[in-house]
Amino acid sequence: MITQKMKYALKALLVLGDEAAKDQPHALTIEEIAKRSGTPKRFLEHILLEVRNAGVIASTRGRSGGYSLLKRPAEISISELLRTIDGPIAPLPCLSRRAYQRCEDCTDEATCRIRKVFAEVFWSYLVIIDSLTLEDMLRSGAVADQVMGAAQ
Amino acid sequence: MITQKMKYALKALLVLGDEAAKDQPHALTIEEIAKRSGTPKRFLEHILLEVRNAGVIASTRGRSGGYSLLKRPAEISISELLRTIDGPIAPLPCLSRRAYQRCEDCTDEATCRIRKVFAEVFWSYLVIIDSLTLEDMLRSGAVADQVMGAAQ
DNA sequence: TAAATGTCTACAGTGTTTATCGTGTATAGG
DNA sequence: CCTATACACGATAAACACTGTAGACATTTA
Repeated sequence: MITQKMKYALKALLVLGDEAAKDQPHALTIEEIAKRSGTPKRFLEHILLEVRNAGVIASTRGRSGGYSLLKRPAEISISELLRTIDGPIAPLPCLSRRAYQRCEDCTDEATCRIRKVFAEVFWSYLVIIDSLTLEDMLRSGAVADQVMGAAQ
Repeated sequence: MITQKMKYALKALLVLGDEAAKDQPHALTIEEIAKRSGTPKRFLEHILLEVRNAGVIASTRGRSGGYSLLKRPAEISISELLRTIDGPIAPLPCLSRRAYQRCEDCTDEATCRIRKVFAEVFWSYLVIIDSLTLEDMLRSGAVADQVMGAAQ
């Protein structure tokens, strides 16, 4: 299960993606994004900060500030976002490449049967999810400009 | 990430599977399973009980009691075990068939873009993991009878 | 009947999730 | 230069999940 936080992050990116597709896109304030996506504003602050630190969106401060996409939707990876917000995707810590951790109780990784089997499943899964981008989500929508519910 | 509990359950099933493959298989006590798999005994109690209630293993009480596999390893589904121990596999509650739950904040499931995209990923993933059985894990091991570490 | 074994309920420590609040900092516009 | 507007950041807290531990009970067999 993905967390609520991840859902909020996705909704926010959908809002920003829809905005970026307009004729004259504006930077959107947290308040505006919160309103359009239906997420708690103060919580969204933290989420957008994380997404910004991941280099996916840009923020400008002060009057007329706000957030906007930093990359094209096709370059924004859903699996990267998942890793940023929810942490490692791998089913076992010893299978994660970026967040590798030895299983405490494991005496020999090379012969571990649990690791071996989950590794195969995981590689197949990675191929699928690693290819997914924000553009796929944006395109998958029916009508673009319904306030929300469509953007969910 | 799968939980520690799920890892313990798998280790226990590997122990029982290895035992069942022997010439003269015995039922194994919780204590023995705990020792062979390296899991805390009192915690393992709960886990084995859940697995038993799921119909995967059998228990006999009293003196010379213990646990043994109730089905053949090829009939024991890893994904079913995952659902039993760790709960729904689906990335969203609205995508789980057995544990379906409407997302609280969702206004229209049919047009939800998050749901739509994750559904595709999920179906592909299900095909992979639903085909996995305990036998796959047992076979994937190198030498069968190394005390543990191989059984992990 | 006693010893060995599984069953069941309760509880507790720790960490994660889901937020909210207060305050600090940058910027545009007047 | 001032101030309103916006993002930035750290602290806190309630609810829940995870990882066990403990005690009492039920069942079986020798």
